[in-house]
Amino acid sequence: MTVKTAKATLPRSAALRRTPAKRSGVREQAAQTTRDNILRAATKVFARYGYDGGSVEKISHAAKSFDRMIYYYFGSKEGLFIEVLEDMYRRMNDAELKLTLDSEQPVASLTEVINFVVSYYSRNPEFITLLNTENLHRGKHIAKSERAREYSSPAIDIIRQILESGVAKGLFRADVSARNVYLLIAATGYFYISNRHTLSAFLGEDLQTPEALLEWRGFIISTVLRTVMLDPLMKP
Amino acid sequence: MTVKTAKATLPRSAALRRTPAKRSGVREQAAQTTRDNILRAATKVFARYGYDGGSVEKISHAAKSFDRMIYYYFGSKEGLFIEVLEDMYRRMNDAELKLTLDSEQPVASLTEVINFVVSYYSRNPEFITLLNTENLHRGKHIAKSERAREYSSPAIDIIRQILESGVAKGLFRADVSARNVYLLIAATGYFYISNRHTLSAFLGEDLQTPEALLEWRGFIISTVLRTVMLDPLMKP
Amino acid sequence: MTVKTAKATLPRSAALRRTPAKRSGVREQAAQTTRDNILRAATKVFARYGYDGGSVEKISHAAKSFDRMIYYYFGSKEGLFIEVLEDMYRRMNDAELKLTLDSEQPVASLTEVINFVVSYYSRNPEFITLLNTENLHRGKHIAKSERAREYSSPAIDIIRQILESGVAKGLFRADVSARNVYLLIAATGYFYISNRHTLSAFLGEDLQTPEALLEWRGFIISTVLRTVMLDPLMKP
Amino acid sequence: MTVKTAKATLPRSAALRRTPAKRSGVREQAAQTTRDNILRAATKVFARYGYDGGSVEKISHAAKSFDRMIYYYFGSKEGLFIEVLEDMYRRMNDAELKLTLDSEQPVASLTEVINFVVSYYSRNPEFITLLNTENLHRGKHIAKSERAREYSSPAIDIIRQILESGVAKGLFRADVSARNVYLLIAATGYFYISNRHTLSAFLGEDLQTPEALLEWRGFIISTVLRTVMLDPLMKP
DNA sequence: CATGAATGAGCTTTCATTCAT
DNA sequence: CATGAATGAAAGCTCATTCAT
Repeated sequence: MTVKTAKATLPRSAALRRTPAKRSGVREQAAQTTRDNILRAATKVFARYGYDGGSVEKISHAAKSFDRMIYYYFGSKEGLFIEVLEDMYRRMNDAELKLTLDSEQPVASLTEVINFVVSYYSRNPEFITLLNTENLHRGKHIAKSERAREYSSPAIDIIRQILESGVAKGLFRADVSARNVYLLIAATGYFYISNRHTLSAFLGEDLQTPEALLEWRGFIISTVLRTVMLDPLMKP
Repeated sequence: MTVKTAKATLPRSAALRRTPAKRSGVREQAAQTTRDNILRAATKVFARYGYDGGSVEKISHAAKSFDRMIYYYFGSKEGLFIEVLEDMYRRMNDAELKLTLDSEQPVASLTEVINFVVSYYSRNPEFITLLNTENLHRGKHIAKSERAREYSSPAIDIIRQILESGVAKGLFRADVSARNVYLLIAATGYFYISNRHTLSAFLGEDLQTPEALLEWRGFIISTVLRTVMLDPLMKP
Repeated sequence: MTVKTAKATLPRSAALRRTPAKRSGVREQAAQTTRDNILRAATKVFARYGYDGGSVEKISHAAKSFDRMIYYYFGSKEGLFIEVLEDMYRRMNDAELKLTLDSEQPVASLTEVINFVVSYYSRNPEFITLLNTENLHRGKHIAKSERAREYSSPAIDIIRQILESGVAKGLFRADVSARNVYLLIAATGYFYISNRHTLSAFLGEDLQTPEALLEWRGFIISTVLRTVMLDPLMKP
Repeated sequence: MTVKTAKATLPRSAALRRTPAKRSGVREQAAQTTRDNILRAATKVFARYGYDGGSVEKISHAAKSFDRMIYYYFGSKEGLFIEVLEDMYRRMNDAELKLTLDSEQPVASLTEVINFVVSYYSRNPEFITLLNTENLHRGKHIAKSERAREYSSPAIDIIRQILESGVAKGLFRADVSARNVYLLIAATGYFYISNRHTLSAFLGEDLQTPEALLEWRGFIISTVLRTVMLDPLMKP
């Protein structure tokens, strides 16, 4: 890996090309398509092979483009990876924003949030492998992204509102923080998908069947509710 | 990634050299030391840089040995990685076996198991990055290990005994599986360490301080107990 | 030998780059020159050192280029060797096609064919060492070439026509196959050049002097004519 | 290849170990066996992969011995190859010496010599690939062998006697040299086996079937007899 | 007499990147 | 705007050989 040299050249060229302001003409459209193709391909390749394993050639090939185009649009491999991460966070953000919950029904809302998280993880496993890859690199790439800071996941806020509503209704206990509930949901959903390969070998069962997933989701729901509710017996 | 060049079966020399029967003489001792140094260095390097990022040269340098010796003792980079995984599982296994629990006190025992898991993860973060790396590769390396199958973690059995004892004493509910409790503990402990870098950026707080870790461990304990106990109010 | 690491199918880039359609601009011309230089250098190096002894570095150095360019244009060492073989066959083919024979004079024509073959072998000894190298590898490389199948040497057809003409004129016997005459000529011409080093040591004489070559060529001619003619006394 | 360094060390150690004078005890017997195993394995490996492709490790593995033993007994890879060549020549020599011919029947004797040569080549194809390998190296190894000079193939002498007998009997012409007849027989027999892989692809037929071999042998016999006999019609 | 351990140069190949239109 | 050509460093791995008992 030659990340060190990439660092030196990244600011200049990457800054020049990143996110072209407007795209109207035919050529601009084609260029946008090339860029998008590369970004999509890079997401898949990095998610599948990691940062080091995801070679520029693999990506340009998957995008049916050329190595050179990656440097043209993203400045460097690292610049491309950063945009992949940004894009990944943005998509998660957007999906969370689409959640419409009834604040009058905190239990149902919380269940829905869990369903959403588990379903999002299992449907977007590349979200998980990309995050693992970035954690392997100790978050050094995302630290370079200015845009990433803008995406403050609405999830915790959503959970906070649900919890407050539940407390107000005398359903939830008041001493449980939204942050911990969020981490509990994320951890249980994430771990199950993230470690499915080693766990499958370890437990001797396939964790990816729809039944297994449903069973696990049910367990998460009951765990979260028992953690949060004053009298868990009231609900399930 | 260079996984494609790795051989499916270990070469002759590696097969000959793995776990030599006797080590008595001075030179044999020195050879064992060389082998051990490589294995230890490889564990660190793979945990830090992943499989692809963990180059043979980085490892041999860290082991104060030579590239060539890696092939002499382990046959290939992949062969070395497999032994690193085996060793990692073995150490976790050994640590679990050292747990001595009082079956008369299921709540205390369960708490102790949680303490052990959280503490093991936070003290051995390379365990987590190695597992993540192997999951990125879809478990293909560990699948090639015959030895890995021998290590059936005692953790689930331990938890099963605790749960049975708790049920017998009228403390725990009977409809919670040891497998799910194990996964709950593992997930919450693992996720917190595994994703500490992206989470820290995301939550805007340092998750690695002793206080933060203690707080999270307490939350796990209360969550697990609420999930498992018939009347959680009895305990805390 | 590193044949095992060579890929069965040529990589993408090589397939894309082989025999580019048009070469008009200045840079395209230069690129073609680079490609040609590598091919020519590879022919020499492989002919001199064999497949295993002919290292990529030797070739790129002789071509005044870089190792990397061999992979850029030919995909692999094996891909390059295959093209060397193809090129070698093509050149032999072209040379044979330039032979213009008088079908009214079968004896003279046959003599001319022998002269051509012996002269071609002695002037292109790399043809022989390349073929020996490929036979050492049991023809595995040429078997991968699609183009090689297109070159069906005109030599046997030429000899067949000469034989038929000779038979029609009552000069040649009818029970001698063109294939055997071809093999006889090829064998005697080839062996003399191919084994010149060990034969020289063995026979204690230099086989490469013009006189020795001429003497051997005369012997081949008389042998072939005696094999083919009804009454060999008529000719010499 | 590091032949240059081998050269420097070869004389000393090789001279010390080569052909131990007498072997009587049990240990000496075992040592002799190890030596023979290596020599036999080396013959196969060099014949199959050539000099460069025939690695020391391949040989020691095939001999079920260790790399080190090759240096112990033969000094270097080159020293081993030289002994392989010497052994190969010696075996050919011995086989030729076993030929018992009736000098009263020159035609039958010549036919028998041809049968012997063709049969020897087809039964010992490693003789051919080793010779090709040595010719690729321009005879440089055999030139270093003192012993090789002792083996002056009896074949030419045998043929000379047959020719003289045939001339004396008024069967053979007097202007054909034994050397040329020898080369004619060797060339036709050798080429057919040596180039069988490329020829098979080229001619589109399998040259190794017993029928094809017999047919070719018959053609060689008729060609040689027509070359040698005053009136070839008398015999076949 | 025999051999496991060690060595460094060299192998083929892939890497991320820049050049030059 | 787009891209084929070029580049050198570094990757994983194998080589023949020597060391040290």
